[in-house]
Amino acid sequence: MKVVFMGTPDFSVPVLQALIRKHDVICVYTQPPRPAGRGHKLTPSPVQVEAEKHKIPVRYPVSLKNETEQHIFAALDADVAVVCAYGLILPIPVLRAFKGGCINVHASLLPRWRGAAPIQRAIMAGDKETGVTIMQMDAGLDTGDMLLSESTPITPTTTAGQLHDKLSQIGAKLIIEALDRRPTAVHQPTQGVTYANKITKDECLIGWAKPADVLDCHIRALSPYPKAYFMLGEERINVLMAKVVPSLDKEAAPGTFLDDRLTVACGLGTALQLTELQRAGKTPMSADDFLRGFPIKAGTRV
RNA sequence: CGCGGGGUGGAGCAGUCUGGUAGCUCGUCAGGCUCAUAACCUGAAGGUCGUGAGGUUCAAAUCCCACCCCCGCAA
Repeated sequence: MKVVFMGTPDFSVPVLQALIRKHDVICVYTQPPRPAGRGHKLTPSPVQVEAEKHKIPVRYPVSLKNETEQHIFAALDADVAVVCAYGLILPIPVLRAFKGGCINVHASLLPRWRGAAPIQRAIMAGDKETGVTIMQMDAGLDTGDMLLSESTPITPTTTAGQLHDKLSQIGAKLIIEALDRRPTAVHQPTQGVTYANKITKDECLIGWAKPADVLDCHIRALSPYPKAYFMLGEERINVLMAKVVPSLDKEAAPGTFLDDRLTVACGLGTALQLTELQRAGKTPMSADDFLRGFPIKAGTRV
């Protein structure tokens, strides 16, 4: 099958690889190279790198809203377009350009977590499971009819990074299956719709007044990127993992270290023990290693 | 030229400003002790202080120069 692939970040790469193995990927669309990384070097997207590795033509228009781009797209005359975390709105003419339309790989069990950050939001909300949905795109934001889906559990220790990799693999498997079997599309339920807003910088700062279990989910949802953190004086300390523990002092003000082993008082008399953290400029490390070179004493307030 | 931190025995760090024969908290190995504790006691091994038979100096982990690598912020 002649396929056009549209995707940008790491998440999309396994999907692209699977398509390359099973189908004829004739062109890849991705976001333009952007200044990124230290030194702000112009950096191509992971998808672009992968595509070029396979000598597949790459296009990265800034927008698909103009007719010229739409004509170029339609002229590719593919059977279907597979879209996975592309980062651009697809106008109607693009959605209808090929007879197979545009099929999307989305990292949630729709209609829950439509939008930009489904993986993180699922963990943050304390969901017990999430998954991948393959849908036939329409003009709405992740509102298309569903072709396939597969769920995967979220455990009390699942991080966004782990889930990201897992869902990416599932997505790769499902898209192949969807193209092979062409399952009947069914409408999304009207109940249970939620939106996964982009993660903002502000919400990465740990608000100790929240209950420990909420913060635990918050930390795992932002691990290993963009990282939950708190400030100790001028120093930023990222928290990659923590666990809820019984509080030794239910009256302590949230943000107070209750012992010399990184147990912090949270809201409603709960407490969280930080188990994996990272100082600015340092690599992430276990609580033991962290304390060996950077002890934080009981009574410290953050 | 986006801003910044760092490379010191297996781990995490101090020491660098104010050059002078390497330190801390752990780990490892051997022995001892204990009902027990993130146990404790005694002893031991282990380091070309990122690289350069570079520069300065009587002397460089420490000052100067070049290069390599890692990371935080920001995107």
